[in-house]
Amino acid sequence: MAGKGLNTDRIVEAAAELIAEKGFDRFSLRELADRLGVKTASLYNHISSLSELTSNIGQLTFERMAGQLYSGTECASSFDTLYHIAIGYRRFAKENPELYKTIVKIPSAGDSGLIEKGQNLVHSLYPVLEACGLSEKDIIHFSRTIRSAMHGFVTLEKAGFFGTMADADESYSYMVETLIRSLKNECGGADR
Amino acid sequence: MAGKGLNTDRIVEAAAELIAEKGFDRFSLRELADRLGVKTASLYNHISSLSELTSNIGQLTFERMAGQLYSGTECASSFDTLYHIAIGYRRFAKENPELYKTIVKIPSAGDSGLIEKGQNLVHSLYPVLEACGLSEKDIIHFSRTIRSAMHGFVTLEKAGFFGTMADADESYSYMVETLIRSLKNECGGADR
DNA sequence: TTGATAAACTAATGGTATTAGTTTATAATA
DNA sequence: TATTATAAACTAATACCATTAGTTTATCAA
Repeated sequence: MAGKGLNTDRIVEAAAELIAEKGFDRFSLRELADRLGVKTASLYNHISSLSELTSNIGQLTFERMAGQLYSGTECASSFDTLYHIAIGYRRFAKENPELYKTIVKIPSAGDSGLIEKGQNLVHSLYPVLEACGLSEKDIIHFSRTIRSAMHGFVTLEKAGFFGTMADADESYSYMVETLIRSLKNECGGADR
Repeated sequence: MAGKGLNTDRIVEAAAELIAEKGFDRFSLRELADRLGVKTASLYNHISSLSELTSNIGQLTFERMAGQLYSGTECASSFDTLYHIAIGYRRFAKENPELYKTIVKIPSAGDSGLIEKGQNLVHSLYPVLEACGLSEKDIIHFSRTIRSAMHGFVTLEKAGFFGTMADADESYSYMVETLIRSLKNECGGADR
């Protein structure tokens, strides 16, 4: 019994599927191994630890997210593109709540692979912001701002911190539109 | 050996201390019990589960945070107050990184105690925003916006997602000032 | 002094990730 | 074709973890 076609990629994908189904905190290597028709210890021939596996799933999640965010949909203006991306960000987080958790799993600091994939996601914003005439520094500042806002919003919303006082969709639009408006003011309303 | 003066509050405070020292993910009931001079099982006479304990620590953290954010420091304008609060928010998160994690521990949805304490923290923003002349709905929207931005920023920063391309302090100021500026535009620059 | 109670205890259960050492089947080589 | 090396599976054990059941013990009230 040596060789069932198992490899790291298949493990990562199966783990992502299992997390999506059962929830991030109810995930275990035992159940993953069961699903792959193998004993728990055998996984260690392909992965080095649970935290490394979690990181790989986070990276996969970033890739899928980037794929969804930047697919098709040419927009009339850079601002519309930005709006489109922001809406897509929240949609992905809502559609993949458990997977989303893996991208900010507690000790991601020092996890260069995960961080790089995260950078890739946000780097795609740069051309859009450059087209608005922002300085190099302000591009960084603004992308950190909107990224923080988006991530914070979906996290707090999911955690139940927004009550019923106002519709969350409306709040999200308000937030994104506020940030885009500030951008328009910054570059004097110019586009392209 | 019945009665060492142990109670829920002492347990919660000791646990908060332990988490601050050892880190949220390296926390265990065994070590907590050790520190309290008691066996692990004995803790269950005062708490009902680990997750309930974690929630209590989160609530304590919210209270401490609120205490630091709204202490003294009368500001010249509502906008200055807002700025002051935002700066304090990040300072607290940086000074108490491990405790900060407890306020958004994964399954906080449905944890009414924790959510209420979180509401208390943000409710204190309302008078400030009201003084700016915002509508009832916009007060909710804006407070969700700035809260998302603050929480997202400190989370992503701690996780290492901001590189070295720009100073994080500068980015945070940029973010907060951008939001406050949008508020000024909203209410026509009026204050008080 | 007796009795109730709250808070400690011991001991066990079932779960977790992880490691060491062993077997086995496949793939490459002689 | 026979041999050997290797990768990938296995078994078994370790050291944690939270939690529960049942038991003892000390204090406080009747």
